Amino acid sequence: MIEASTDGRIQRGDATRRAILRRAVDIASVEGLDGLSIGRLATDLQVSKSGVFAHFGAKQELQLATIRAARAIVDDHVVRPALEVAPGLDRLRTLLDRWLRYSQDRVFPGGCFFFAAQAEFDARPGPVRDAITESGSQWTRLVESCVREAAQLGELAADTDPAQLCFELTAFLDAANLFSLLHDDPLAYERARVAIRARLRFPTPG
Amino acid sequence: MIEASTDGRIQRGDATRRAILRRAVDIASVEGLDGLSIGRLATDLQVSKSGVFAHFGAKQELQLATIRAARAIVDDHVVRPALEVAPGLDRLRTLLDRWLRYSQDRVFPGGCFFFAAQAEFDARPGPVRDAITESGSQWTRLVESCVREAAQLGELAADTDPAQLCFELTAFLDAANLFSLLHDDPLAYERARVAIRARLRFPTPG
DNA sequence: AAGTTGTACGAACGATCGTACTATTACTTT
DNA sequence: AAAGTAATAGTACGATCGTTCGTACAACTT
Repeated sequence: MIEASTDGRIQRGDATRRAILRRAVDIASVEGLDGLSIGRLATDLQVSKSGVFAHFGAKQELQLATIRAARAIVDDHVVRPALEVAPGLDRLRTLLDRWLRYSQDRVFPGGCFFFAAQAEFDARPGPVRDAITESGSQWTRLVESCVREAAQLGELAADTDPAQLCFELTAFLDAANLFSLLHDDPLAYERARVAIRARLRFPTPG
Repeated sequence: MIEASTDGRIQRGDATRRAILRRAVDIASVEGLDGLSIGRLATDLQVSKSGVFAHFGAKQELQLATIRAARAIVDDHVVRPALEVAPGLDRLRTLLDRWLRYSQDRVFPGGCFFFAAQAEFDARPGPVRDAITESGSQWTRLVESCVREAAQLGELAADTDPAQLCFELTAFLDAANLFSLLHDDPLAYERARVAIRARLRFPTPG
């Protein structure tokens, strides 16, 4: 249990921290987690640079906190709504559709935060990369488990390879996110939906 | 016709420029085109910062030249070999396979240069972004034209939508590139190959 | 009321960034 | 041999980076 603090100082600090992180995730989704700078953050929020810095103690801590803040937002928009649907094909479809809407609605101005972060750190070592890959692994496991449940319920072909299908489905998501951003073309999301629909249609003879 | 210069100064300058750009594409594939810095480049190559700078006159010109250099490398490894194969399914398969090998062989240490660059600039305006999106468009057109040729030759299902299939195929490529980098797992390339094979198999009844 | 704690500020640090100017050196042209 | 040109080096600039430090002030504890 986390008790709500009655200490006005801490409440004020938390509010500031939230404001910083809300701005941080938006900046990072566009400029990258490395492009995110403390001075820029301070200027945007009209506070002092040292004030921002004091909340995290180090640039890397700011980056890690930004990742955690982004995760909370994705959980709100994508994961939790899907988990409210009964396991099976419905949940899987909801999960994928929620992700596409989360990306398309530009919850982050730079599209999916984690796609940007993954692409930025995919070839660099360090704790920031580790935090990003861990988030990626959890997302993959979630999608794969939804596929597996749907298959076990007989809502997908019996010979379905969950890991393979998961790879293909998430490939469509990321491709739609990237293409729509690069070419400012929402048609990419329609392409992803078409591809997903075809891939999740139970193969009927004839 | 471009005449080979006999001016030793210019030849030396060209050699230096090539060395700079070869290092630049490698750095940029890992750290990003923005992470690429003139000072870092000079230190790595053991030349003066102003010497590097003089070759380009501005950071942005260095970035644009780096993009052109990367294109030449991709053309060598992927595009040209595929265009040597007769149009149709063979050419399409060659193109996709060459791309997967180019990514997997880490021709650039950070995987596909253009995937990294696209993800970095997909939400930022400017000439660098424009150059990257243009390269992306040309790649898409190439893949799509190969699909279209294969379809017209009757090597793909008659109801094939070239743009849609192109979207799905390139989605598999990018996903393999990203996943293999993030999790240091070559299995991603196998998944992409499986997905591509299934997608390019002419649907036979039964 | 006195003392403690937590937030935020302002100034300054060394490092690095991109860029601008001025040699210096090597080669070509006349 | 002299003049000219191109590549590279050297130095310095203003800006920004992450970080440190001392301080002011508000809020809580005793």
